[in-house]
Amino acid sequence: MSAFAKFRISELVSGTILDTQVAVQGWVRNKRESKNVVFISLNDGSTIQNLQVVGDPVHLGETLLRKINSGASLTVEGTIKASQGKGQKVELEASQIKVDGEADPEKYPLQPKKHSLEFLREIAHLRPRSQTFGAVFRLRHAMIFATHQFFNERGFFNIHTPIITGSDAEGAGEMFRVSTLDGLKPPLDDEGEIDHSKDFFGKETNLTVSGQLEAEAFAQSMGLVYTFGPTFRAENSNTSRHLAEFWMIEPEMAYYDLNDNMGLAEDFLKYLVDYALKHYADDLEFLNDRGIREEHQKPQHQRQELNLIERLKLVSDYQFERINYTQAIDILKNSKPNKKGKFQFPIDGWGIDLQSEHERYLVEKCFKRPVIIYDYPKDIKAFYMRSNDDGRTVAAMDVLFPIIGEVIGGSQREERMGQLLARMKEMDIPEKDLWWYLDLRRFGSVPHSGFGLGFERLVQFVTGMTNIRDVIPFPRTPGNAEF
RNA sequence: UCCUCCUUAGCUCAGUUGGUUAGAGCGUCUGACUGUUAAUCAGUAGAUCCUUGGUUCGAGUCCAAGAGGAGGAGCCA
Repeated sequence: MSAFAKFRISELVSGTILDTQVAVQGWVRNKRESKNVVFISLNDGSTIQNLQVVGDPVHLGETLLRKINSGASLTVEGTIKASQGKGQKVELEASQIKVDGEADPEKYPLQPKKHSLEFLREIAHLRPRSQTFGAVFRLRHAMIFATHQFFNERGFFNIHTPIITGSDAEGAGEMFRVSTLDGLKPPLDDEGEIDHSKDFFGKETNLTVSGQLEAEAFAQSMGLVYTFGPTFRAENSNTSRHLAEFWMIEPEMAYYDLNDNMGLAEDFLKYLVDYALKHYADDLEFLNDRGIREEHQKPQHQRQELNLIERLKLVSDYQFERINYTQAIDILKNSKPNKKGKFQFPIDGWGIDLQSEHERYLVEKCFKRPVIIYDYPKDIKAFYMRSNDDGRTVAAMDVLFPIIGEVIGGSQREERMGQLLARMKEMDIPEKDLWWYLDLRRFGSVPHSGFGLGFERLVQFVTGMTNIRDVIPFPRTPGNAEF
């Protein structure tokens, strides 16, 4: 079976290769059989498109045909020809088919019909064989690749920050403890507390909730750096936007102020969306149609105004609206829903944190494009954000997208030792754990900025998937670590 | 963690006021037919009605607790 050159289906469907003998390997999506001819839809994951394999039932034989069921894996040899039927440019006229792995049709759970996303989530090991998840995970790859390409083009260096961390001062939520101590009989100290000095690292350790602080060390040596790694939050969050294990991209830039930071965030997001539109048009088209069909199931008032591709073009074609927190509060205070009491959390004054409903109003109703809000009240933001001269705000910024809300959160970092120490004291952050972080202000401190992008939320936006569990291969959520 | 809703065949769902033998479409299987496109036509098989307990002469249906799932909120990315 190795006489012919192997091709992936993505190389064949365009129709540039014709009347050539090839070998193709993949999984059967569907088989349509009759007395004189058999059609097999074959997919190898390289593209959303299936290759139509055409066979002569007499030549192939009944024993072989019985084994060619949905889900079976095949090696097919034959000749690529212009298709006689409609719906595809080329088809593979099979001279020989080998069944590499059978799939019992009584038991194989994927059928050539629409399945619910909830059902597919229960068979996460098989769902990438479906059209929707094939498209989602090709686009996920595209966003990973485009991220590295974007930063590389701009002279950034990728830094692997630690996954096991000894500092719990990041203040970004509950952490997962990492320990090799005996869970039933841990060594105790004189006070009867767990003696962490006996643990593997000689201290209490956790899975990282952010690589930012470590990335800052590299920004203040290599200038422009970014991390792209797993992140863990032990929050009991049960929503379509949260995972216990997710991936985060965190660029950190020396000599960038908040404006430079916002500019980079906008350029980055536009680059990613453009990359998807340019290189993954057929997957996006499929997901776009899928989204339109889903929308039709909903009552009129719940439907999206724009379809997926229109939403992507909104990001790529328009400048993001930039307003500061104070302006945002003014707009919200005077907005129709606020005056009519439609907000669940009415806006009555300066200083409160914006709720999901407020962010969505600004993005989807007021400006109808991505919005960056900056200069937030210091009391609702982290200790490391740079204090503004007004004494009440910090140089923070959030990028808000339609539907998914906050996709990026960032800030200019506090580079002045005095101000940083004062903020840490105000917020009860212990200095001793962050001695090295303070050293960065002690020795050659420079103004710098950075942001964090929740990768799965970006993939949600680009694919139009409404549940974050459907854009990561094997989701980890409270009570669920199957696979 | 809070609020609301859901759980019936492999999948998607219907099931009246509590009443005899729980239905459909798709899929599977069998057969027919056809260069088919989630093929078409005919037929077959397929059910722990989420679990436990309760009310009742009688529970898929009513009540309670639990499990799982979805949507929204909070936390956040």
